[in-house]
Amino acid sequence: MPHDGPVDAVDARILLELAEHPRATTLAVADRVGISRNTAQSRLARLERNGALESFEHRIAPAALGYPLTAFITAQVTQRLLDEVAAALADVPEVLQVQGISGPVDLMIQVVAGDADDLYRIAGRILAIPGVERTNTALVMRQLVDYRITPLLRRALR
Amino acid sequence: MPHDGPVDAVDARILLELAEHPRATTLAVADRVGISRNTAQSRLARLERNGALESFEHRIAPAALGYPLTAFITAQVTQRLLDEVAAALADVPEVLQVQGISGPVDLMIQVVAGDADDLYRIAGRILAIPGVERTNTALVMRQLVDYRITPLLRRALR
DNA sequence: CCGATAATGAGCAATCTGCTCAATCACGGA
DNA sequence: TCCGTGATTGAGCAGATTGCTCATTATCGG
Repeated sequence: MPHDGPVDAVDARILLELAEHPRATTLAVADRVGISRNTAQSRLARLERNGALESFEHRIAPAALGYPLTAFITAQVTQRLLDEVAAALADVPEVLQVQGISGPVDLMIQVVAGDADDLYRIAGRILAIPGVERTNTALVMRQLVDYRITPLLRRALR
Repeated sequence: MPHDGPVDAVDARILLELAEHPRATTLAVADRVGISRNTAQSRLARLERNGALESFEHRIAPAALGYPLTAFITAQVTQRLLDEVAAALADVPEVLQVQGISGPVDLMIQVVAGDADDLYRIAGRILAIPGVERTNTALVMRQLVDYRITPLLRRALR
């Protein structure tokens, strides 16, 4: 059972409104939620201060940049060299995100590539990083559920 | 070698500007890139039409909602039931994203949870979905490289 | 019952947006 | 070389939004 976060029901409604209508102005959100503009403004400011809302970010589709392929590369690394490996991974432009995970595999690396050869090259480059012992590449074939946060927000309203 | 996407160098500079300064106005972007406001406006409109730029979205931190834990759950499913499984996963609020991947495991499921017990419960719920044969949960311990797109944009400038 | 905090309504200057229009520029085909 | 299409530019304008301040009112806990 998730403990209450620092957001209350009103905050959740604000966030839900923003999640569903990203271009909505502060005024529109205030109207929709049923609070005054000033309240909406101060709450939004607080949410940003808290880090709950990362102002707005512009999500850019890698496919539009010429990288239609996405893959998860898991890697086993020499634990002692974890930070060095992370730094080396950060130098690979096609690496979008790296997470340290529990279990037999140490790293979850999200990469994009222009085509299969490109992906093979990138996987090779990662494997060549000192400290990387083994890698395993899983190509993303299909988005079955697109990234979303609204179900969590809806639940916070109850 | 990635083939050229539908974005040219100017588009890339616009996107880079937006990625680095998400709150920048159209005017500010135009100035920074060195193009007129009209050009910036029409290019931005085109990028949105193309789907390269998803207008703006508000990224909300699950941790602020009371879900500090993130995990990757991989699952093997009965291939024939893939769509049904996906639909069932979409009904789980804590499931943020589901991708069909190549390899011995069929699904990559990103979930968030309030605590370890919560995660255990969610994993159980997923395993109980008809068609899900096996699951494996990997807890995200640390963000080593935060999601980013700027390196790809910088490369597109050359 | 009182006090601190939050919410509200009002107002204001500055800015941004969406849109239109006409002129100029760049580039490839005839 | 000339022409035409599409992109770019500068200008302008009405309307909306933003960030901010102020005073007043509500709300909730001690």
